[in-house]
Amino acid sequence: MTEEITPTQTDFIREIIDNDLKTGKHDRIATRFPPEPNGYLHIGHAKSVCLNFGLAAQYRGTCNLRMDDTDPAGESMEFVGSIQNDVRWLGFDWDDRLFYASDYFEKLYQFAIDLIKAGKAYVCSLSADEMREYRGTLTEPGKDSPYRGRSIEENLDLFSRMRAGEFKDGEHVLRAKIDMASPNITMRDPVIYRIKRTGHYRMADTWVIYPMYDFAHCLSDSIERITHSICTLEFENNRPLYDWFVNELIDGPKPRQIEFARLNLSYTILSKRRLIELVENKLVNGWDDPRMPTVAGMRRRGYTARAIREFCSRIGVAKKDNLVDIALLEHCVREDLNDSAPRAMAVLHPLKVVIDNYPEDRVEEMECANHPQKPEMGTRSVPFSKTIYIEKDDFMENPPRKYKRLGPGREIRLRNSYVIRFASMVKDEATGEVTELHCTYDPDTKNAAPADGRKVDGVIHWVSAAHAVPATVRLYDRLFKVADPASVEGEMTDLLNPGSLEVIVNACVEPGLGEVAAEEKYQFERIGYFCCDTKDSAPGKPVFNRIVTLRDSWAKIAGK
RNA sequence: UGGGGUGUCGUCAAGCGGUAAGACACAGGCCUUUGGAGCCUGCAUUCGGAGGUUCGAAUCCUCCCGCCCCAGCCA
Repeated sequence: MTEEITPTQTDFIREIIDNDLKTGKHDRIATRFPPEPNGYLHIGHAKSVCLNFGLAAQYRGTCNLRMDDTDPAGESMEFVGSIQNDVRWLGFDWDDRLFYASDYFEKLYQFAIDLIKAGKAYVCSLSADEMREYRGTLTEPGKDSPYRGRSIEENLDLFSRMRAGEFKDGEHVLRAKIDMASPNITMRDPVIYRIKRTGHYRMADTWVIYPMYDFAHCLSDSIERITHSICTLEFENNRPLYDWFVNELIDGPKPRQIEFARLNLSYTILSKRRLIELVENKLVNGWDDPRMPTVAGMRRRGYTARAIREFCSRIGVAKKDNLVDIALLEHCVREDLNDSAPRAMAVLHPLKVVIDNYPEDRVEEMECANHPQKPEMGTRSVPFSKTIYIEKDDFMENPPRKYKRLGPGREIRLRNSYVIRFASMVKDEATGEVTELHCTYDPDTKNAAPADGRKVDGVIHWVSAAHAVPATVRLYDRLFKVADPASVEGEMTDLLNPGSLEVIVNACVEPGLGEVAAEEKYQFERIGYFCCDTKDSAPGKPVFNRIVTLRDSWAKIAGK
């Protein structure tokens, strides 16, 4: 497992860690993955999960799972559960180190008091609007709050009364006393506590004041004795503040913040705000809708954890803004599935084929390898009879030169079965559409090459008409944006285009697929990879989701 | 016009003064019971630009340019 999840290449973070180990700054490595439980994890989070847990595994250190739940709005136990579930599914284990920032509220409160006593924090009674004005702009310095000079005693009194609930939301805040003229706006007396009467999903109404991210995060890291606190690039401006709190309040070894570039995926929405919007407006069927870029959605869609880990390993870790081609993710999924998915036959758009010289009532059981290169995956038996269905696309009346399938005068192999030769076709008189084919089979070609050495024109899949099981196949694709993700700022409807829509196909599959287990994945020969979606499946009529569809409609729509 | 980052193939990404890895994508070929697969081949005389240092620069210096982040009592 360790080798599997640990990239072999060295990135800048590993260099920092190697150096910290070499110089003796640390003798162990401790990281953490700190999501806020206000939504489901998506592929962007997966990058962070793989990085943090992967680093810990590589250095035989630890990685904590910490809920960064310092803002009660939007947080819930459902999300805590889904996050644990998804991290575990991705293949990582935090042992007994599941923590909550909310469990540190009392400690954090004491740290705030320490800061006040040191004269480094004060209660500010400016309104939000006033505070914004006092903060200055990007190019102009801010000015001191009129409350900046309050005595330590008064601050202590006010802060304890804030906690006691004596004030309304927004009436006061606690601020760090740093430098209102700092060119780094983050350092201009940042708010560290605010009054918020939204009940907390775990702490109920125990607290009415909540610490801000900048205050809580670095101190939570310190409490957990994290050595390397890895976060995304947008927190670079916050690092001086991270260090400021740690230096003011923590003795001994100090955690170090390291930033890396978050993942951007082509045609994919990875903004939590947007995803929440999609779910709340019911534009999708929940966080685990297979069209969603969430871990849960991808899982239901049939992606494997291994493929996602491989993807995260291949994209690398750097500080440059990036836009990774979704084709790489899909490649990783296909690569894993090609290796692991059992093969099965299905026909999405059936074309009836009658084998004229095959006995009327005969049924043969064809032994089919479940995997062409893995005999250990066993075989299955698939019934073959006089009337079969093949995929419409596998026949062309006037095929081009390179078409490797059936056509007039052609001979192809039915996969796992006989070689058949075209005899005649039946057309709908009105539309001219071919509705039925007649062929003849060569009895000597069952799992054997033609004796005379002639080459066939291709290999196609099939199902016996009398034995096939009806199935629902959903061809819908992942949610995606037509435009470059970085530039999409339009209405939500812009995010949903025809490629995102669900297309239901009433297909037929080989009988063995009538009852398939949860989340099983198959390669339907010549059609692609499908995952049985047990959430909507009924026994006897499975529902399959298409797994990788780079070449489907959306790609055309997107102009690829 | 403040501060913090970052610029190497279409997209990620190695490279850390000795003469541009790899992957995806793409193109061509082979194969025809892994076929939305496999195999083979091709794909940066050049590293945002211009100067400079050096026997030698993507790597060091100078200036310039582009892009991203920061003015939530969000994280």
